[in-house]
Amino acid sequence: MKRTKLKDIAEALGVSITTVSRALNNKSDINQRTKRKVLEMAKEMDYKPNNLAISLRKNKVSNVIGVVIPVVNHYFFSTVLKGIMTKAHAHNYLVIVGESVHNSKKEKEILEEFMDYGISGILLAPCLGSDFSENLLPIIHRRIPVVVMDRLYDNYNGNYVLTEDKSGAYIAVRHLIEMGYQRIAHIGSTDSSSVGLERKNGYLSALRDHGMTIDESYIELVDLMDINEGIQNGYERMASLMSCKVPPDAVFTVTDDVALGVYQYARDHGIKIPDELGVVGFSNSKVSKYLSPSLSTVEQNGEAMGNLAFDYFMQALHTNGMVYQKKFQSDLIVRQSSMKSTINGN
Amino acid sequence: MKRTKLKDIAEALGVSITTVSRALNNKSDINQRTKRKVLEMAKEMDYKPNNLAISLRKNKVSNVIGVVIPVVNHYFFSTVLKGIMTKAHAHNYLVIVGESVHNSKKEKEILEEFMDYGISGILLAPCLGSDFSENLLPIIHRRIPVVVMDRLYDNYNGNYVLTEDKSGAYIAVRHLIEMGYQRIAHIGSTDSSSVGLERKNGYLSALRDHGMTIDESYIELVDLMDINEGIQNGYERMASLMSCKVPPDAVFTVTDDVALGVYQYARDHGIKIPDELGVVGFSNSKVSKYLSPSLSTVEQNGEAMGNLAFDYFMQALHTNGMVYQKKFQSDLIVRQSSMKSTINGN
DNA sequence: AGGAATTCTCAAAACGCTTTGTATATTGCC
DNA sequence: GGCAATATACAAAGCGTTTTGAGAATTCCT
Repeated sequence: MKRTKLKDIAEALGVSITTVSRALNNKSDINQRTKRKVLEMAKEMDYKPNNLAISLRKNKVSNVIGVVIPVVNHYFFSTVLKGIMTKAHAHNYLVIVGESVHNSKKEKEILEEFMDYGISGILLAPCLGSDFSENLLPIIHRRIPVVVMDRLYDNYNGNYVLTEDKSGAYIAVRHLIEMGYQRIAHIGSTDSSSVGLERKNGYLSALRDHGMTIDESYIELVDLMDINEGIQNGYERMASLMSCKVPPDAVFTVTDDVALGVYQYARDHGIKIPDELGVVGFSNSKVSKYLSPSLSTVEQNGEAMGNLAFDYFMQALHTNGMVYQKKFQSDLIVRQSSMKSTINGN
Repeated sequence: MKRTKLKDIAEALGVSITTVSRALNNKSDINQRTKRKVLEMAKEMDYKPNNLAISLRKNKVSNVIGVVIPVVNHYFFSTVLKGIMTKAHAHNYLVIVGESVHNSKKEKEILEEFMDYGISGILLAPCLGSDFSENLLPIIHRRIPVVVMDRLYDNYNGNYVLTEDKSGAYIAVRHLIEMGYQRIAHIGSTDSSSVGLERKNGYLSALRDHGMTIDESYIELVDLMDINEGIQNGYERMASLMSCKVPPDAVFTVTDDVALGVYQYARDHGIKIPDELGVVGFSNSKVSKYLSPSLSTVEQNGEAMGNLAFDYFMQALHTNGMVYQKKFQSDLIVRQSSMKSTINGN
C-alpha cells in the first residue's frame, strides 16, 4: 500500500523512469502513444508526484507561497489572506503564513525562514516601519516573485496591490463637507507609508479644494502598531481635539479602529454623533455596520485585493521581469455617523 | 556565495560528511573534540540545513504544521490561528493554513493536500458537518499528530482543545435569571457538535436548576454555515420569537453574530435593550464591546486555545500515544445588554 | 604483549525526482 | 537499399541529507 512512484509506473509499463517523467511533464521527445499509456497507468495507479523530491531536485519548493501580514486576527488583513487562499487553493498552491506583529525585525526573520525553505513566492503586507532594503531587497535580488500589498515602500517599483488611499480619504472628507460640517479634524497615522501619508494628503486636498482653512491643531497623528492601541489612541486624540478653543464638529479617522476610540470618547462625554460630531472611518471593518450610530467609512475590499495579489504572483512567475501594479479605487459607504440632520445644518 | 552544505564543512575540516552530520544532530559515536570543531566551523560558515533534503530523506516534512479552520477572516478563528503562529514561530515551525469554508468536502481536500505534502502535524478546527471518518480518521491512522480545536466529533478520543460550552452557556443564562428576566429564549445552532448542542444544554439546565419552565417555542435553532448568515438568521429568529403570544424578555444567543441580528431587529422595531430585552451572546467577539448597548457575552480566549493546541501538538509528537485534552473554562463578561434597570425588575 | 571490547570515522546507499548525453529505432530521401 | 536526419528511449548523475555496515584507531583487561 505504498505510494506509487515513477519507478512503479516504469516497471509496470516496461519503460524507463525517464520516459515516465517526460510523459507526465509533457516534454518533447516522446511518442504520443507511449505518453498516453503512461498517463493512463499513472491515473490507474493513483500516482501523485512527491513534491519534496521535485523541490530538492529543482532546489526550490514547488507550489508553496509565503504570506506575511502584520496582524493575523485583524479583519482587513485576514480578509486579504482569505482572498489569497481561495485563489491559491484553486491553483493547488499551499500557503504558509507569518505574522510580523508590526515588528520589522520579526518580519525579516519570517521572510528569511521562508526563503530558507525555498518558497516559490512572497506576498507581503509590510508592517509599520518595515525596512525595505533589509527585509525585501534580498528576496528581490534572488529573483523570487514578490507582491507587496496594502502599504508601499518609498522607492519600490515592483508588483503591488494597494488601496487608493488618497482618493478614498478625499471622498470621505468631501462627504463631510457636503453634509455641512465646518471644522473637520483628522486623526491620522504617523507612519510615512501610503496608508498614513496618503490618507492625510487626501484629507488636506479635499479641504483645500473646497476653500476650507487648514488648521494644524485639527490634525493629530497616532502610532498604529497595535489594533487595540488604535482604539486607545483614538480616544486620547479625540480628547486632545476637544480641548481646542473651538473644537471640531467632525473627524475623519485613518482607520475604523481609531473611530471606535472616538465613539467611546463621544459616549463618555455625551457628545452626539452625528449631530454634534460627524465621523468617517476607513476600512469598512466588520464592526462599522453594527455600531450605533452605524459608522460611515471608506470601503477596502480585502478579498479582491488578496485575489489579485495571487494572480499577480502567478503572472510574475511566468512572465519575466514584467511588473504588475494596481490601486483599488475605494468607495465611500455612507451610514449614520455622518448624516447631520439638516436642522442644525449650515 | 553558495549556501554551505555538509560537504563544505566536511572538506574544510578534512572529515567525512557522516561525521559532520552526526556532530550536528548530536548523535552518539562521535569524539567530543571533533564535534566541537564541527559545530564551530558550521557556525563560522553559516551553515543552515536544507529542509528539503532532510524531508526527502526522512520522507516527511520537518517543522511544518498544517492548520485548517472554517473561516479565516472570522475573529475567533483568526485569533486561534494567531495563538498557534506565535508558538510555532518560537519553535521554528512553519504554519500552512487552509480554509474549509464550512464545507466538509473541501476540508477533506485540504487535509489530503497537507498529507501529500508530508506535514508534521495537523491542527484542525472542524467545519460544521465535518465528516470524521472521511476527513480525520485517515490521518490518525497514519499516526500523524492531530489536535482538534473548538468543536468536537462524537466519539473522537484524541487530543483536543475546547471551550467549556455547556458551563459557559449555563452562567450566561443564570446571569439573565439573576438580573430578573422571566422569559428567556435561546437562539442556538442546529449543529450537533459541542458548540450547538452543549450551549443549548447549558441553557436548559440553567433554566431547570432555577425552577423555570422550559418553553419549546422559546428555542429557535439556526444554521451557522456563514458569518453573515448568522446575523441574518438572528434577525429572522428574533422576529419569530417576538411573534409568540407572550414574547420573551431576554435571549441567549449561541454566538455574538446571532446577537448582532437580534440587535438589528430590536433597533428596527423600537425594542429597548436591556430594559425590554436582555441579550447575552457567546465569544466576546471584537465587536461586542463597542456595540450600543455593549453586549454581555461569554469569553472565549482564542489565543490561549491556539497556544495550547500547539503545545499539545509538540507533546503528542514527542510522547507516544499519550492523549492531551483540555476544556477551557469560560467567563461571563457582563456589559450593558443584560443590565435590566431595577425599576422594571421583579 | 595479545586480544577483546570500545570508540570513532567513513564510504556508500537511499529518499523520488529531473536532466543530460548517448544509444537505438524509425523515417525520408536519392 | 543505403545513408543521413529525425524521433524516441534510456542509463546515469545529481539535488543535500540520514543511515547502515564495516573498517580503523584507541582503550581496556589479564
